[in-house]
Amino acid sequence: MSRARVRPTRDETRRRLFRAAAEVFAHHGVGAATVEQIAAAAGFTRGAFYSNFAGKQELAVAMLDDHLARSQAHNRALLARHPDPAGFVQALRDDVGREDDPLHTTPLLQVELMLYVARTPELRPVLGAHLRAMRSLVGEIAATTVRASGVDLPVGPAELGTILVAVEDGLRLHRLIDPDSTAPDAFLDALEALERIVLAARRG
Amino acid sequence: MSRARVRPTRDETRRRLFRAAAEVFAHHGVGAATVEQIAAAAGFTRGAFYSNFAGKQELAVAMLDDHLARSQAHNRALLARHPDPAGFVQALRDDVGREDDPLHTTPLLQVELMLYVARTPELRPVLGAHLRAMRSLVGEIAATTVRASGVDLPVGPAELGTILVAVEDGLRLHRLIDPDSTAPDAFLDALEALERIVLAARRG
DNA sequence: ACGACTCGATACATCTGTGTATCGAGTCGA
DNA sequence: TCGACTCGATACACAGATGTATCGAGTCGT
Repeated sequence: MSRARVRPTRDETRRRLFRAAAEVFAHHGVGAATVEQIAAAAGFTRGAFYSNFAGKQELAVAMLDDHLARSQAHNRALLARHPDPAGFVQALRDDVGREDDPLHTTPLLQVELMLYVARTPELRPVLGAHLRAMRSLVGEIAATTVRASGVDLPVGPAELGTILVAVEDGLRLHRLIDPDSTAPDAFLDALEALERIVLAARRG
Repeated sequence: MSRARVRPTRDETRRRLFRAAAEVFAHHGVGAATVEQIAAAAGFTRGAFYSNFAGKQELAVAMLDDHLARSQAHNRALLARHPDPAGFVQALRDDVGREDDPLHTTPLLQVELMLYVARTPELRPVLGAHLRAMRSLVGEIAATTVRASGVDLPVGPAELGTILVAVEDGLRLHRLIDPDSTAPDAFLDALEALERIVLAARRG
């Protein structure tokens, strides 16, 4: 047997820096975070950092890409396992806080990254495309559910998706400010409330 | 006649620093903004800044307080002028981008400040209280409107307010990322869509 | 108009962060 | 096992920000 590694793999180092950056970004904000803090949190010096990334900005971009890729993969997988909308929503509920993507479990970081993108024009199309895809996905699922329940809704899937994704992100933001009045699954509660409203149209 | 002022009033200086800070915060983020940038943007040196504020943090807090006070006063005034919900919403629509509060016209700054509060625990109660007040106000207005249209809604004013305020802030956030797909008055469009859904229950 | 006070400008000491160049221990292939 | 290469640590030069102490022109009251 060979003796244990002393120096971590390059990938291992990158991953540790990544994870550390997530924490530091969430805690101090992307703008206020320093390379020193990130490297230290990962148990390295700045030397290791600059050996892996060109700078804070590049890392932030890499982090965003990584998050979007994971998020999309996650959604696809979930949708494949639960093609029926009811099961899909239930799966979402089971899923709260269970993901291992650090961005998924750290709403503060998610919003922080959105803000970072907002003030970095060349990054906006990336996240913008993701936003539209989310709206469209959510809108289709919701419209299907509604149709299946025998209601003829006076709004299209696009509008529906826009509203629902806005509720999700809005509540995410509100939870950061006032966790006591905004539960982690507040979005799912809101979904149910909206469902009740829509179903009221059927009973009429 | 006395000759024109050379040195601005203290209040004038404070106000100029305030306005400049709003721009700098919006452009660079609260975390990344520097006292030097703020002072320069206001046409002063750092000396003037430190003569008026203890530091960046204190200014951020003052700005938040100012915004909340203005926002509440604005809402009260609008509500006094338009006690009927329909007129109130119309007034909101006329109002888009017409306010002089820099925070009201700079959504990026609004979100930035929310995030700043989110990571400053001792500030959260302030904004948290404001959030709850908004939910309650909006929820009451909405519930009244709905009731007036003869619909018996299966959700309370509290839930309604939570959802509506979330939609508003969510769309604000989305507009930062993808302005093309999210108009400035997207929230009012969403309101109308939700109104249509609710009214569908009446026709049954 | 003059004296006391105010308040922004200037200068200074200090600290923190950045990016790069270099070094040397760790790792891997032959 | 030995040599070439890799990659994180260290050191350095530099840039920029912070906060304070001091100065002096501007302002106001009498």
